[in-house]
Amino acid sequence: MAKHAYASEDKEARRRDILAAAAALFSETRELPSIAEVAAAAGLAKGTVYLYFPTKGAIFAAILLAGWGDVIDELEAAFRPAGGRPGDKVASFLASLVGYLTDNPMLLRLDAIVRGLFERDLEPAEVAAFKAALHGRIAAGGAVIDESLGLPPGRGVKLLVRTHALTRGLWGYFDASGAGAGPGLAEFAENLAQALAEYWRGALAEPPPAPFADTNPREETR
Amino acid sequence: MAKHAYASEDKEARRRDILAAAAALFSETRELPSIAEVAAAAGLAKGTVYLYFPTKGAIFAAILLAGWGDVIDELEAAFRPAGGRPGDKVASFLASLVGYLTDNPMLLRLDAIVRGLFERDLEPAEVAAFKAALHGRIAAGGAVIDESLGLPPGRGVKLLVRTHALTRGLWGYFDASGAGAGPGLAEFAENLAQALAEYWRGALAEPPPAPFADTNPREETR
Amino acid sequence: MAKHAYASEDKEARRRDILAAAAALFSETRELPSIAEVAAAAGLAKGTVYLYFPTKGAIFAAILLAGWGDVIDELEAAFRPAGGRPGDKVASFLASLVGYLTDNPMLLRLDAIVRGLFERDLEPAEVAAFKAALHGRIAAGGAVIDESLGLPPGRGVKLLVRTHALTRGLWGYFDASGAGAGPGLAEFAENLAQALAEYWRGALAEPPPAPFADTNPREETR
Amino acid sequence: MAKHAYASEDKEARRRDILAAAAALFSETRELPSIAEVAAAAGLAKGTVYLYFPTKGAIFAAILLAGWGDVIDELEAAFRPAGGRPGDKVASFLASLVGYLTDNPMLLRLDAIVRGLFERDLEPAEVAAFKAALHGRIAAGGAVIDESLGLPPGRGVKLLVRTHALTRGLWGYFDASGAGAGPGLAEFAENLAQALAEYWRGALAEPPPAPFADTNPREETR
DNA sequence: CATGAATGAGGTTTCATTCAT
DNA sequence: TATGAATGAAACCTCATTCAT
Repeated sequence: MAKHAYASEDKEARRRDILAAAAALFSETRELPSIAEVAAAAGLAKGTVYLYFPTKGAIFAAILLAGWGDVIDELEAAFRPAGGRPGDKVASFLASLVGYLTDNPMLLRLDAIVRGLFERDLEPAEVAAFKAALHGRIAAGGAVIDESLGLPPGRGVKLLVRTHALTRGLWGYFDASGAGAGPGLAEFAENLAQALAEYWRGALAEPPPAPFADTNPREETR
Repeated sequence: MAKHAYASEDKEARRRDILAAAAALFSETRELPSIAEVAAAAGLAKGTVYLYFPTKGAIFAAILLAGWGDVIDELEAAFRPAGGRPGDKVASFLASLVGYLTDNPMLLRLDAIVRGLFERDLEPAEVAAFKAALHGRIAAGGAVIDESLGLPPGRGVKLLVRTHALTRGLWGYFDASGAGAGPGLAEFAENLAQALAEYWRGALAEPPPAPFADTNPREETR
Repeated sequence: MAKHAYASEDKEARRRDILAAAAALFSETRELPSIAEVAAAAGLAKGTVYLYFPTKGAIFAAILLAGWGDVIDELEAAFRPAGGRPGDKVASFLASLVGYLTDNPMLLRLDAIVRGLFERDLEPAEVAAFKAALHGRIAAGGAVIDESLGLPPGRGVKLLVRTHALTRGLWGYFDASGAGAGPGLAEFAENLAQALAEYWRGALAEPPPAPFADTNPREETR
Repeated sequence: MAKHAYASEDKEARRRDILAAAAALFSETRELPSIAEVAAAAGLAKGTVYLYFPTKGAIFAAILLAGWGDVIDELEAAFRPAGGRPGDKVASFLASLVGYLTDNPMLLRLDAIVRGLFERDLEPAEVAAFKAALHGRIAAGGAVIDESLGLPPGRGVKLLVRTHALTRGLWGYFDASGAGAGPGLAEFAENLAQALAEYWRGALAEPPPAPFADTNPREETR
């Protein structure tokens, strides 16, 4: 029997153990492990896992949230420093995003799989909770961008949401589903870098575009 | 027992019956129907369905492919006409894309669910086949864009792939999972319109961006 | 793979196989077998069992129904013959009831367990269906009694229901839960015989009793 | 942390708290509460409950015993008064029994559920202990009847056991499982009153019946 | 005595797919 | 070709009970 975790710091540690075990198993097998496997890897009984997470989905949603949270931490590191040209900040952020995903390709695969879980098995409330938590984290990152680039409040969130969406959407084309870092991954990284650069260039261009109109202003000024 | 379909045109018709039944069931319930339900709705026995499709995933992949194919048909209609300013063509395409998805919100939900299937249950070969077919269709659309906008060959595909990715990725934020056209759908449409306009503006801006560098040239020219 | 049962008589036979396997396992172990065990004993796969019964409870409800049905068959045999004194018919029925239960003690144990299932796990609809079926069978037996003894219609059902209730209720005191036929069983049989004789004597005595009044008319006439 | 109960009167009080909490929860939900729920309702921790009861079944067995004990108290009140005609005493007892059960329908439902527990999960020893305790209480009631009605010693117990059995057995037909006092309850009460009157009339009729013989002596004297 | 964290057995049902007819 | 009976894997979560603190 594992030691009882009475202190709340112990409990927090045990929670992290479970998440770490689950994430490690997923990285190895590229499949969602069963709860029994997670428990065994964490040195706990199955039931114990359920003391810390209400549901299997909650475990992997937490891992996902942490992963995207790390990305946003990097973003804040890129945007926070005072001074520096906006373009450099953006470029630095995008580079670190692409780098992070290249280093942690499991994040995107996990994202795709967990979204599948959401559609099939999970309670809408749980899905909504996940989306709210993720959105909250993204909103915080967006505020940093607003401040760093002098954008109107709320603009940064949209940029981030769309960056995230483009990233996740593009993954669907390149998920090699095979080895950790095949040619698919490099191709994905290159395409993502280009796509994000294109998106941010357009999003930061003046004037803020009216939908569908004036898509290519240079053409028109001629 | 249903009539035997000997002639290959009959077989094709029966194939379409199955797809129609499956799509109708999905539209009604917003969930993947079981094969038994599809068969019943098509007036066939379960085993018969497997004479026409190797796998459940294949059925819905085919539906998905058809859906995205329709989108690309619209795209070609927007870009094919000679003359017209590029900006107008793009705006027209984007407007028709958003309109189509607003009218057919099941397409995006089905996309999300089928992707989930792909990750969990399907043979990699089947997934690859789907991706290849989809990519082929997208490539054809990309060629039309290349020609219409005078872009270098291969540029249009990338634009389309990224448009598609952004669209699918953004859906994850707004899937209201509720009624056919709640506020979630309108919000999604508005955001998608903005995001796509931003992307295309950036993508068509000169010069073709080197990744991460020079993201906002106007800032720098000051 | 077991032979396919296409003809409806084959299907009926297979249904009986499953019931027989389940009943045999229960008799051996005195516990409800799992569906997996039933399937194995019947030479079928687990899923096949679910083609014939919607639910585990339905299997054992069917066995129970058959068991009580046999009891009622005996009842009808006792009451049906024309002629004979009413008292003899009743005595013959009660003797055959007690004899049957002594020979098939599993019926009462199964009854108790299945009732437990009903309270805990089963859908109310399923419980109601069982009760309706059982009551229907009892009603048929009651009609035979009405005719045989010249009772007003509906009287026989009540007698049977109360006989059944007394039987089942008494079992709770003597269920030795041990070997097939310990002293508990003999004691139960003796008590049941007495109790039923008392009940039927009272029930058939004139006049039909008003509740609570006149419980012992002989005392009062003194 | 709840106050420590050192004195044995405190312990007795705590025991009662637990029983009261469990009974209240059962009355509310009509389902056996979990131990966690009982503990919470009693203001205790889960483990503490196990200091007072060895097993979940023991808690509800105690509640059941108390319930039937109340019934027997009423019985004694009905039979104890000297004088009065036997028939009146019996009628009064039966009326108070039916009244009590109508007022406390949870007792019979709990009985059915706990019996289910007994069959499935509980140690035979625990079941035997419950049965012994219940029988002891019934035996005491039986002695009162013997004395009151001038019956041979041991006759009263049998009457009570069979009364109890008939009551519990009949419940199985009418448990509406629905609201506290639907039509099912009234129907049950009426049937029970009739059935018990019939039984007691037969049981008190002279001569003490030989099993199966002579069930309806009046017929025969003709 | 009190706590509450840890344990781990336990079994149903679904349904995509196969294959005998 | 069409049928539909047969297959069997797959994994969740609850909760009574124990035991370390």
